[in-house]
Amino acid sequence: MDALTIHEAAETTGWTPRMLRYIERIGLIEPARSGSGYRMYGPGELQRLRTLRELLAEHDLGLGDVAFALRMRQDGAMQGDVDAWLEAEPRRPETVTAEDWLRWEQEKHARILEAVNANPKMETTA
Amino acid sequence: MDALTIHEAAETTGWTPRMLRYIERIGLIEPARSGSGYRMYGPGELQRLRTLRELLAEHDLGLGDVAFALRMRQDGAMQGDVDAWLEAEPRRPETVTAEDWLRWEQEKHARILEAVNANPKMETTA
DNA sequence: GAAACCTTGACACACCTTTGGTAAGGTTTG
DNA sequence: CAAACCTTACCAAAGGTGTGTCAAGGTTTC
Repeated sequence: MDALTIHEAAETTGWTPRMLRYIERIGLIEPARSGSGYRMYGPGELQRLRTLRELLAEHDLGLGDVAFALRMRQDGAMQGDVDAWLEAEPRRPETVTAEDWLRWEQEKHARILEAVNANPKMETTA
Repeated sequence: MDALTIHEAAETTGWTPRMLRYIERIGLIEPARSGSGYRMYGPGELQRLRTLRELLAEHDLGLGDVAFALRMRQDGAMQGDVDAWLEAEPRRPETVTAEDWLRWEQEKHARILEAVNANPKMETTA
């Protein structure tokens, strides 16, 4: 079988066992558990741990930042409220209709897609 | 004219002058300045300051969280990288095509619109 | 059954964030 | 021109984050 224990996973990903437990606690990567409670890191988790390090380094983020982004994604109401508040900021055409706004939001995805394609890290846990 | 000084703005929004300067420093609300450098808070800023307090209280957020969300919105590359990393998490149909992903992302906007409509706070700085 | 793992929980420490206060100096206004 | 504002720049304290280490105890394996 191809699942590593916490020390082995730490070894191959550059984290410490301590940090792997911390990363789990804040909800970012939750490995499966063996019958007796041992954490089992599969290839998917290992890959995610490595890309997580790249992500943090590349944009100077903290684990808490990524955890917050995750929380936003999981709480649609919060996501909506935060987006609505931020939306009101930039100088944009005066009266913004809901349609304008939705179109503007959707255009964002072209930008995201572009960023993702320029960045062939997206492995989607084979 | 209808622009308040920092103490007056603090008074009517429930923040302290100290916090208004802090909120400005982290990039959330940057009032205009008078010729001699005094901060001038207009009706738009006052409204945003009030809704900001609601936003934080409602979802138990910190100012840093909102500042991070703003940073994501302004840095498309970072937004894309973070989204791509988070995207790989949930158990979703195996091989995800770019089209699947884009469709799934766009459906998110239905949820956001819903949240916004259920929440008539969106004044978009008249 | 002993060695070498794993678990959770606690204490600890360095750093950053958030918030207040205060000081030295410019501006506005009665 | 003095009172009452404003500005920036510090010092400080309370709390949160990221990380290490240790202890008490369960599991695996030889």
